[in-house]
Amino acid sequence: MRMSQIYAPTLREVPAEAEIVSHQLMLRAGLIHKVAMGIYSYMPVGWRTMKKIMDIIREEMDAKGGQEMAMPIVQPAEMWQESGRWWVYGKELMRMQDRHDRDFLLGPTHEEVITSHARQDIRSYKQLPMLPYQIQTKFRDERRPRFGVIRCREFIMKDLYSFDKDEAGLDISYNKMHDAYSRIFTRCGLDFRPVAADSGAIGGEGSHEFMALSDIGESTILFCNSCTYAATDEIAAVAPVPTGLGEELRAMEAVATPNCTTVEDVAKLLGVAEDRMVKTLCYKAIYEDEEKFFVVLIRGDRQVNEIKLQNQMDCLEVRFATDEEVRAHGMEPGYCGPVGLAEDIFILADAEAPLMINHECGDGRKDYHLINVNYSRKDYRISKVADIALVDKGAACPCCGQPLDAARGIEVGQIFKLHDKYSAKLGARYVDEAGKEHDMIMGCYGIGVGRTMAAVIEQHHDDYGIIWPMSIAPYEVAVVPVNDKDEWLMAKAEEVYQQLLADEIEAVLDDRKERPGVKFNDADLLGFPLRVVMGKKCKEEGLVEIKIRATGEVLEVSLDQLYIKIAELKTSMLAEVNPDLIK
RNA sequence: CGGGGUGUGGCUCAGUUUGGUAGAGCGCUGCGUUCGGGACGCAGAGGCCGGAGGUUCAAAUCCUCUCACCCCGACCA
Repeated sequence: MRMSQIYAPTLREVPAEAEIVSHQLMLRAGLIHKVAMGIYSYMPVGWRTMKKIMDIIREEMDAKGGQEMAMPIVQPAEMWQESGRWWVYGKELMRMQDRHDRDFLLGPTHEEVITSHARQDIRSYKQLPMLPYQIQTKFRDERRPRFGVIRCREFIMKDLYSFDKDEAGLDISYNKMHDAYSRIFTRCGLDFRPVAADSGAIGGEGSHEFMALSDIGESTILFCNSCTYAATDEIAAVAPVPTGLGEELRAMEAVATPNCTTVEDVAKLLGVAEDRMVKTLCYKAIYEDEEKFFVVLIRGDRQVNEIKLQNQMDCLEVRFATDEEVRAHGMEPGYCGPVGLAEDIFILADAEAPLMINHECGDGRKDYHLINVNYSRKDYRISKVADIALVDKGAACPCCGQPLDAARGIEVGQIFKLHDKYSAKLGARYVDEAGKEHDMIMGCYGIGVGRTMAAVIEQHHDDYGIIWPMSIAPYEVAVVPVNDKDEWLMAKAEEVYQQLLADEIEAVLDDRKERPGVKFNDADLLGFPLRVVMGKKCKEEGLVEIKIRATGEVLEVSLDQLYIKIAELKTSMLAEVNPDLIK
């Protein structure tokens, strides 16, 4: 490709809408254009990188027995009604009607479609396992799209679905995908970590997220440097550290705490440490057709993890109860406590709370709190004990007890064990060796392709622009003749360019009538891994420069050696991200 | 969905308080001088100021309504 013709509208200034580096650079380098909120076009240069990422994904999926197919973006409502998600997916599901007023939707994911195919086409255990996948556009009507292509409404996702006979088969498929994902993100040059994750709206038990480490990431992950434990903050387990152990149980008493409605206020007034307090929070658990009031007990200095709450209550969503709802259950907002609560109120306690000795808590009455409260003495009742706390950096690792470390991550992929969640609802069954019918056991596995590209930029850039890994660079080499008035030099550059193409090197020739600085800056912005600079020395001594974008290193080579050197560099730079050579 | 903010040439923004014939820089076109890290000069093109109503002799500017986009939060891949 010639730079004079390339469709890459580079910008000198940063568009006002872009907040994070990858978004800014993608816009400045002309890789994407925004069409509407959260909806983007991939421009030719950006699309080259997208295609390279998709090709890597295809190779690794195919290597594990995956079979590529293509499912429709527009899907009929009926199959979503069968799975039940038509009613629970919420506003993110883009619904629409055709001319006959029939309900359709834009696919945010494809479990329903693939499962409905499987129930027709897969009858026998002999056909299993089956691993169909596609790379295709998804639509999720996000509340707040942001960060450019990282959190957008229309996006390209690779989604593979595994169908197995049984749990053992699912484990094998799941592990295959875990391995494939590690290889894919390695080949893309990402610094990433697989972490245990919540399975969210898609459902099922058992899930890992693949996190590209980055400070702008929207997820927090916790990991142990002493063992292999790693999880998102949504599910990371908290080892209980009760306080007051060994103390004698003291008599419970009420103390006046006027106008103290927060843990902080009460701690200050009574001179009690926050970790000696139990806070009582009132929630509503929201189910498909009802709401349930419940109470949460947790150590005063801890935060509640609402994802864990949802999982414990097995509900769609939780929300704070309103002041009226709290009063309706006999408590004063700001002074809630578990002692003497009505029998019909569900009390969910964090694992730590019932172990604490002589703790403080709300009295239930306005302007009073209780001190020296003890569950071990049956001062109050608990319906269920579970880990519902939010983990912080430094908390004890649930595996080995060492302090956990925290980092931010961009979720570039997630793998789920779905078990029979969809096959049971949609009736996808097969017949086993004994002629007996079973539900197929499923898994689903997604990669955000655009998000992967943005994450790579987020990890590989400098003040001048993008630094593409060789494996996914839109072009591998830029040939830059320094003086466009020198006909000999321009002809020589053309010759070099043609030879590189003949050697199957993806090259661009900067044949523009621009000053060298402009060419250098654009090459840096677009992030070509290698740059061949041809100047005075080329004409006089037959020498050209190869500059390595990532390191800034400059090699001076003769024209004869150029092609060999470029081939060598390409090979070694690909080796840097080759999973077979790294370990 | 709550809170805040912004809409003026392709991009970044000034002008709005205090109404009076639409500006700058970058980019774009042409000519010339330059030519190893975003050059300079000269000459140009390009905007009914997001949209609709209203007030006024007069509206980018004031009022009302609307739309779009951005940020923070609640939520989700």
